[in-house]
Amino acid sequence: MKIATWNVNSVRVRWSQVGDWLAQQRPDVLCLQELKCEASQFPWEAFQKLGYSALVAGQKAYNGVALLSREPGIDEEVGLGDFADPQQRVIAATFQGIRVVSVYCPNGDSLGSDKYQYKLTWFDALQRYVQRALERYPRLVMAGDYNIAPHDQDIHDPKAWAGEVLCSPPEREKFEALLSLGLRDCFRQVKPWESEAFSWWHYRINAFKRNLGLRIDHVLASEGLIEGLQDCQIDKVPRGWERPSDHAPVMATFDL
DNA sequence: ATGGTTGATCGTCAA
Repeated sequence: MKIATWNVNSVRVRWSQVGDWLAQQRPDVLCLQELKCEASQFPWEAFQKLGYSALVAGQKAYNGVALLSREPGIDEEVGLGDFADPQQRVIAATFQGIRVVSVYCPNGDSLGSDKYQYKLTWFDALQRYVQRALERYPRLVMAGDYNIAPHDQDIHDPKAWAGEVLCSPPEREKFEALLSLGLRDCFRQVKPWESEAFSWWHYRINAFKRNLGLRIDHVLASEGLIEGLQDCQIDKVPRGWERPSDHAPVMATFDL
């Protein structure tokens, strides 16, 4: 089973690229983030033509998450349950007995900002959500844009980035807390020592060509699934396409 | 040099 994630930065701009990538890679489930549109504007037909069903949590202009899948999902749930959030950042459903969650975690803007505080509070709600979800769904994959580079290894220039948003100690503690619930970072599980492996590059300063990036998009899997993990790859190719998303897709392959 | 890019929406906000 292949489960992938991609922050597409507007699904209305990127639907054709997503379609091309789906046709090439044929993941069983693709978690999308930053749709930047309402469900009524979602390009359902483009994915339907490729044999993919969609579950969509959209909103006007910002955020928005979805699950594309070869087989329809069941038991769809939108949001974090006990945390009322007007921003659409979480959608979950079950595929072939695997609970899959697509997450778009807050960016945080800068340390000390209101958005940074919201990010930390939001991660506390995500922590409670995952704790509950694992009780009900021990076979769980949560994939998306976490907006956190977990270790210095995940940053092109750790000294320049030290203490900045996306890698500040409080953010990293929130990420580690999620792992402490029994989730593993699939990429690090497969490639513990690989450096210079990034999933996001700024549009400015020729960041992609110079590989000035961060690894902030992650596929996390519950412990029961890890023994079946075969591979996890960041596909940099779509980031080099014309008018790309600033994020690359990440895909984990499980032998289940 | 407080610059630089992209997207939603149409004056800024968000990333």
